[in-house]
Amino acid sequence: MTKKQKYEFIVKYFSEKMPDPKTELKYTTPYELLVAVVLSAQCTDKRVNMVTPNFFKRFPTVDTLAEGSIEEIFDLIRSISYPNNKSKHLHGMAQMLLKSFNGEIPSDVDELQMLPGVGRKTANVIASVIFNKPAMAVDTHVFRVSKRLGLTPNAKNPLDTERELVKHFKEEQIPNAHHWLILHGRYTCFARKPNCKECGLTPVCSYYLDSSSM
DNA sequence: ATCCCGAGGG
DNA sequence: CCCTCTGGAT
Repeated sequence: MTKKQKYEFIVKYFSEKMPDPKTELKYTTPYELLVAVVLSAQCTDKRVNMVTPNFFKRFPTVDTLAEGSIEEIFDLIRSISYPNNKSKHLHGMAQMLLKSFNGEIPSDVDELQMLPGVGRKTANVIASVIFNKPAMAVDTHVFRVSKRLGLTPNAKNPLDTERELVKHFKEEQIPNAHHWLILHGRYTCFARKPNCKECGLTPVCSYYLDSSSM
């Protein structure tokens, strides 16, 4: 089985199982998604979705957030990971959006990464989900699942993974592929104990094939 | 004890 | 490259 055949098998499988995969973060505007993704670092989407309704009621726009204090932001997100860092990041992010980007969310990955709290992964999510760009966001799930399947056998870090995946998936497949790999990691290919019994990808999965042959 | 849609700083 | 931030679920 060549690498190309492996990618084709996997695309076919996911296309049928998840024809229209989407993020599980709740949002209604680009601003809301940006906030939600920043909050999602090392935190489950479910927990983020527990705090964002109140957060967006209090801070519905970039302008309102920019006027809020770090302390008030902290109080609204205190139940998720790293509230100290994230409240400072969100506050600084709103300031920079007003000052340097006219209050609009930029579509360029490099510009997005200039924002406090926005790294490569978050920037790629916004570029892909909001602006439909072929940006491959690599989080913990994408990194792990890609490696196990054998899509990125030599990747040593998320950036390696991103480059390899972008090279092999067709451009129009990338936004879906991002969500496919995340959702597969979240509901089947668990970090601790992957549920290979319920997985239809075992015929092409390096992790499964290696572990079952011993 | 380990993991969750990471980012920033040294 | 490494470390720190640091809450809640399993």
